[in-house]
Amino acid sequence: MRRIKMEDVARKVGVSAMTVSRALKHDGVVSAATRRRILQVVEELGYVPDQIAGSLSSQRSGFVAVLAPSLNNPPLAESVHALAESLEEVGLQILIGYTNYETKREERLLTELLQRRPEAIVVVSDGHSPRSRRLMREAGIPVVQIWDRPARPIDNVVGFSNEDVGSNIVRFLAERGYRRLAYLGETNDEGTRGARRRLGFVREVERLNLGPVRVHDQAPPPITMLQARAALPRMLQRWPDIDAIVCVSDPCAFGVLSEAQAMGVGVPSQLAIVGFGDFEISRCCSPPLTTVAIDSGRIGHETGQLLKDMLGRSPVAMSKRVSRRVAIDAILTPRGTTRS
Amino acid sequence: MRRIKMEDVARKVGVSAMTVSRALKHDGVVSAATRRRILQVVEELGYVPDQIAGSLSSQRSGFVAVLAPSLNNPPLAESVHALAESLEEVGLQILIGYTNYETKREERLLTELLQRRPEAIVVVSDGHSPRSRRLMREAGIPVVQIWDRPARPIDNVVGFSNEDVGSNIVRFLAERGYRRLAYLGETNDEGTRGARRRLGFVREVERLNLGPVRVHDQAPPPITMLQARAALPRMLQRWPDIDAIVCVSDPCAFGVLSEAQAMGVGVPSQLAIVGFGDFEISRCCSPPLTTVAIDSGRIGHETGQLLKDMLGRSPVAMSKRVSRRVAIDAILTPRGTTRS
DNA sequence: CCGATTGATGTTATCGATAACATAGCTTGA
DNA sequence: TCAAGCTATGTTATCGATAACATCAATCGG
Repeated sequence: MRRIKMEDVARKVGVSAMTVSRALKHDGVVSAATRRRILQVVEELGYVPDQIAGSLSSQRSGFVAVLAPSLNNPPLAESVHALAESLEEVGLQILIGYTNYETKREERLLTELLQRRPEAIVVVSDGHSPRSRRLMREAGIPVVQIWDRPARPIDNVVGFSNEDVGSNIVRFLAERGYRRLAYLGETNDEGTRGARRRLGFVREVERLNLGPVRVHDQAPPPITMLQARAALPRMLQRWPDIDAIVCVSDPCAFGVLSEAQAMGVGVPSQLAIVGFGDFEISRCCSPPLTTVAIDSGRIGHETGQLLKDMLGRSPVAMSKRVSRRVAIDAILTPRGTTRS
Repeated sequence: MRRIKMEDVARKVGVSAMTVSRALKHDGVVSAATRRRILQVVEELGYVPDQIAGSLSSQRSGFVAVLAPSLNNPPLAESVHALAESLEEVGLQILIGYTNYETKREERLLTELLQRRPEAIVVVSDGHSPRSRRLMREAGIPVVQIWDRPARPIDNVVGFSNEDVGSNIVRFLAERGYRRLAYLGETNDEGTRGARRRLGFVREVERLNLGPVRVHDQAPPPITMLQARAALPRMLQRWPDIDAIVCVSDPCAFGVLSEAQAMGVGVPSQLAIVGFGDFEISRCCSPPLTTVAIDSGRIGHETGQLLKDMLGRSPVAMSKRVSRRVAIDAILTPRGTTRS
């Protein structure tokens, strides 16, 4: 039993395949009566259009490629979800590649995804190899880096400066009288967003002359709650006098908080803890975590809107196109793990 | 500047396009020397094969469609991630659709995804409309339902019985002397997995004669930690004498735990709490949550393996193919929120 | 009342790769 | 020594839709 194709529908209705094609896209100029008959026959025969053939012919894949380290991170997952919903309105689908924070993998995924002829690339802005950057730049399609605001963007950006986030947290703590700060993050040499927050931390500690830079890299990203728990005793051993720990993420901060409570270290009386991401847990735990809130849904929506604008209009030559930057707020949100 | 195609490469090397095609797939029989020259020219010209054309010709899309409520749920995200990694080995990519727990959306997504001619469908086994079931059955490709073990499966299954999970928790609590149990879950009439755990709960409470059935449906899925916090006082007001709450998920259970601690309700002395999913939080909080551990990575891997088996072999007629069931363990894991 | 315009539909060529078959040169073994 | 088989490559047809152009009838305005 051969698969039904457009021509089968056309024959049964008594029109040409082209008319069926037009009836199935909403833009086609087909008489109401004809369209009705066509849709009915489509239903009867259970016809499913072959978008692969359609894409080849129209030279539009209907895909947007998304590169993310993983979607095990709820805020990231939410951005992608929101992006998918936004793009759905114009019939674009998402093709996800998981980089696992490895630039080598990102390269490989990129070459694979590009074979699908995506109409745009959205990439969570962790480190990119020169080759990846070249691939993206030469792909001839819009690129959007999200969740950071890189100094030398490839094309469009929807995000905030992770480095500034790191610095701002230090200033925030300094203003509240904390003096001996430490950073708990991930081992990584490939330029993740966490690494840039760490950089901001280090720079600001140095700028404010807050003494030695204390950075503890516990494990490769993402740091789990339990890894963070394990880190606290080691950090206290290395630097017994620290009065604040800046964590790479909320789960990490929650791990530190749990361990501190287990060890009888008072939070925030003896130790301040700051997280990042405004994960659900940060509002719900006790005391609630001081953190940095990012509107992850908005990142997805803005990215979707930006792409719809760029892909919708008449084909503007890439060379003439203007890259856009959408600033997303990163709001330092004092809660219970820092004193006022 | 036209995009480079296979024939451009072929011309430059001085062979036919077919030889280039063969050189680019590892299976082709091409002399080592020719292949080397071809790969070099491919690199020089920056040729990127067009998989859309390839798929149309070979009638193999290289896609597996995945339908999930959302990936904001880390265990689900992990299953999908593991599935993607498993399928990557054979060059299959994943096409995700987010149903948001709405069967109507699932239907729509299904019709859209089927136009991409996926080679298989993986679906998180929440409720499916009759139309969805028909679409899947008639698609002529393997279907895998995951994260549950439905009574009337569509085709293959990789999962565990959510209903049994609900029942087992009740028995577990009853054995430990708990008598007045309540269930905290989601408002839903479309047959989610959570609803089936609730069903198992209800059946077992009735079977064991544990008195009135206490079910509190707080909000549409997924229940957030804060919604769960808000639920506890209401539940205690409705049923002041309950001694255990079975929660639809770990985040939900964590919310209840937090609120109980805030209200001064002793856990597990006055109130037992059971979660589901073995989320990271359940190990890290204090006391750690009694929960049901699911090996979500394994679900992804097993699904990948199953699909590789089915898609790899010579084309077996769908009618002759045997549906498979892979059982995944759901391990009730006693921790600190229930007494022994 | 007729040329111009509009609306609905048909025809043909094409998108870029690959399946299937064809071929030419080379080896091999009885 | 030659038929049979093998290796490496070429040729042709095809996958299923859609863009672009063509056509034909109905409508309309002066």
